[in-house]
Amino acid sequence: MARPLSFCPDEALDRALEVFWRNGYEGASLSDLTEAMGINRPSLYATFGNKEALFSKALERYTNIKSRLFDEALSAPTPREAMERLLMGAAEMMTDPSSPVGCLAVQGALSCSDSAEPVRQEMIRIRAAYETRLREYLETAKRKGALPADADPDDLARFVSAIANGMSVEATGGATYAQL
Amino acid sequence: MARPLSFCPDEALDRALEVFWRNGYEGASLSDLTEAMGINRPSLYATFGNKEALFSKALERYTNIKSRLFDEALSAPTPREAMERLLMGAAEMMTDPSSPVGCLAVQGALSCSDSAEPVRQEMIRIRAAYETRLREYLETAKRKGALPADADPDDLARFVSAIANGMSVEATGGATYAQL
DNA sequence: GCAATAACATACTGTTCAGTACGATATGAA
DNA sequence: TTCATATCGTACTGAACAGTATGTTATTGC
Repeated sequence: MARPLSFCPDEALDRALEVFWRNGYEGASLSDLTEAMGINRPSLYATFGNKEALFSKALERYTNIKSRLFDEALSAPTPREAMERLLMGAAEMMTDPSSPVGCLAVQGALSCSDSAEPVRQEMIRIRAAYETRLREYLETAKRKGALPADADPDDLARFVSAIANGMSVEATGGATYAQL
Repeated sequence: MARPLSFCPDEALDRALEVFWRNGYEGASLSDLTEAMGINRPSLYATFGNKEALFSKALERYTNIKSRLFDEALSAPTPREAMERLLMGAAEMMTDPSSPVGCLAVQGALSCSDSAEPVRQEMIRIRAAYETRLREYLETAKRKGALPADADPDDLARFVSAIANGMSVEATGGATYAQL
């Protein structure tokens, strides 16, 4: 064999995630990324491909964490409690001092130059997936009778989703956990 | 006298506003701007200063429009109706096909590179100003007895504000007026 | 028509961007 | 110890960025 990697790819990915989270996809330059990751450009390209691939991998890591939040929240006894847990958990996550404020799925690339359009579309897809998961949960709850007959799971999911996204925007303005 | 301006500054500013609205501050390049405005760089610099000053002027134009929405909504007979009008008006504005989706105060610079930090702070300030206006309206309403005694104007303002901001994020995902 | 003046277009500045070529360096196997 | 191999650091590439110097063109007053 030959010279081994002088850094831990997963750890470096976490650092990259943090930079993308704070500055967004376009706002994070390769210099910012390599500095935070503690590696240099050729290492980054050899290990992760390119900037967009690095973002994808960081995003995947992020969504895995978020999925656990969903699992926990949606296991609550009632839909009411599930939504409360979800929003409380989101508030906690968004104001956690050990990570950037807000939600990567919102901060990543809400608006951007034309060249970053694929990334923006990916973020839209991610947000839609969360909303779908929420809707499916509420549809199941309705079938089980845990939700009033006149409740619209589609509208409810969009409402909760909008609140969560709004919280992300509020968080960038310095809102605290209690305020959220 | 001498050669007159070959373009209408206000009209050019509207075009610039549209580009900033759609692509954000950093996502809008000078080439994008001058092309949309129908003028060239020296004219832009002579008339508006620089990119940041142009953005400020466009933002001012935008907030003037939005202020009218507030005036209309907050003149409703009850706080309940005022909030409804405000959110409905926002939904209409955000999905208006004649302008970019969402809200400039959210899309402009939610996350960005360090060099655009002043612009990001300005957006935070704008959003906070709207929230303050909402809070003051609700405080007055509470004093007049139009709101329950246990209602917290501060929390309510933040809640409505978060919903509006969340709607802006949803709008970028292609949500329709009815859905919002 | 002529001169003065101000907006016009072209083409440039230095800087930063994402991405890469290439030689130096460190490791494991023989 | 030496060779093969893969990572590392430096320094580069062309393109795009915001901003500007400079000369040309159009308009007004005389």
